[in-house]
Amino acid sequence: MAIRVYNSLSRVKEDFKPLHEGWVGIYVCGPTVYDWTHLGHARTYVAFDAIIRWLEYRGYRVFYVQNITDVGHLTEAGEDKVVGRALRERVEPMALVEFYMREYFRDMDALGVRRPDISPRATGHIIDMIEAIKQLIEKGYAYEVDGNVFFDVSKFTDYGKLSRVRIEEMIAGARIDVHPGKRDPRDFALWKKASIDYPLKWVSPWGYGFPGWHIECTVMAMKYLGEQIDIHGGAVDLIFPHHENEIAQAEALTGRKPFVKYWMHTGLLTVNGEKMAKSLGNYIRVRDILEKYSPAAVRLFILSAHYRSTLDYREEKLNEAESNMKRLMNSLARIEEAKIEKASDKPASSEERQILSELYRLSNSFDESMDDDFNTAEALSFLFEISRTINKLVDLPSINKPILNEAESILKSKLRILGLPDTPPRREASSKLVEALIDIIIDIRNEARRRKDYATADEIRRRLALIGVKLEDLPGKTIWRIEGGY
RNA sequence: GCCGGGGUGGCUGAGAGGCGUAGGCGGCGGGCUGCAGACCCGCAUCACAGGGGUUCGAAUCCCCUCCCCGGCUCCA
Repeated sequence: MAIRVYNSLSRVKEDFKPLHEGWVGIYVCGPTVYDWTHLGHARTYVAFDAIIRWLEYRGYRVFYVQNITDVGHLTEAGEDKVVGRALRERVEPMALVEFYMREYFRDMDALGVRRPDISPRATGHIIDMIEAIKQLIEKGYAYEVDGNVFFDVSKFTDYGKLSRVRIEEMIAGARIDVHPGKRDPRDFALWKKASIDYPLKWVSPWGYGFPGWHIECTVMAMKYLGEQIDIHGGAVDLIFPHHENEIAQAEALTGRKPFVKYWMHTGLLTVNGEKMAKSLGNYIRVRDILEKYSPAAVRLFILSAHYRSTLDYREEKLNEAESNMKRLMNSLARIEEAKIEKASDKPASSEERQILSELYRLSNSFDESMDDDFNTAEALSFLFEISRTINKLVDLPSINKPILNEAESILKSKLRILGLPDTPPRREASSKLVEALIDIIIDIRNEARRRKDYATADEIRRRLALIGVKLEDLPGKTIWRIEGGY
């Protein structure tokens, strides 16, 4: 069955057919590395990570490019974000970039986001950008004014096709930067002039300067993925002007349309219903949230809503995600325990066969949800049902070994696809020695229970819980688990 | 003003004409338990913003109204 993808350009779900059979080129707009990674970034990159994992699961060879913006991204006041921050902190701009870029990767690694195949930096592609700008001037789509180069929006008739911004109405917008040299207020900068003492500048045919923000993505996307690419993604707030301008630049440059076959946009993250904004003081850094919640829970929280809908951050939801994660890990742990204690070579009973076919049905439903525009929220509902069905299976007194293995591989495969841990914490966090020690403690406690010395038994359980070891008394035996740790 | 996205049971959050009254959390009841937890089963006046319409059938399509959020050269 074909994957369906919602295309922001057409505003409908389309059957996914890459430009080249079996190969998918995807470009996602990366962060401007002048500050800490926040939860909004995480939302977008976790979502695309799940999308890419699914495409690969469906047999595509995926080539993933995500840029690192380290120059050219201006604030409303017209200041380069990297340069401005570096000047205030009295550090070399590239040192600032290096620091936040490493922290960005660290945060993404923690969240289980796989690294792109290429993470091109804008500053490493100045030559390519200058070349592109030269060509745009030659083709009549751009013009130079006193060391600045602007894209002439009036020359590109398709302008506005992605954002549906009506070019005539833009003039009414109050926030348009009216650079004195612009022929038209709607034109945007490809190259910005820099003074001789400016810290981040390059030589160009138009003198010292630095590139505009939009041209970097166009140039790097085309350099590594070709003149036409399958998927280009980012959050919805990039649709205008960033992606609109990218289309204008790319299609003006190559004359080939469309530049991007499928535009995919993730919804924004809000905090307690409000937009996350520095001015509101409600920025949530990834590193801060990871001090309170496990990476897997943060990831599960993100995937619990569809990637296109607005995701509202609230403490309760993270707590919920945390307990949901435990629920999934419990199933996994129970399978492992069952493999050791209940696996049987006897032929499967009709009840076991019924459970297995139920698992297959749920597994297919999961896949169908993911095929339908990567609906992780719906897929998760089937994952929880898989978990519950498995719990029923492992409650049986003895279990057919192949069925048990099959159940385990279904659960693990779904977890991996979503980028969630597929190993219960016990294995990771313990050693043979620890396991043996805990077994001794459990034996002593059970001896106390036999004597009906419940005070001692409860005290042992309480103290172990304090160090993260949870005991569970089941009929006939006691098992233990490590809390969290995933 | 223009362009988008929404309003679903106590809370979240899928569903976009019938094909599962999704799922999770919380609550209540039961099972298993010395207790707890985990796990399983069950329950919750008409759940679909309001009003019209189309249809054999509407949360889902159409029209009108109300409300919320976002974009409109800072944003992932």
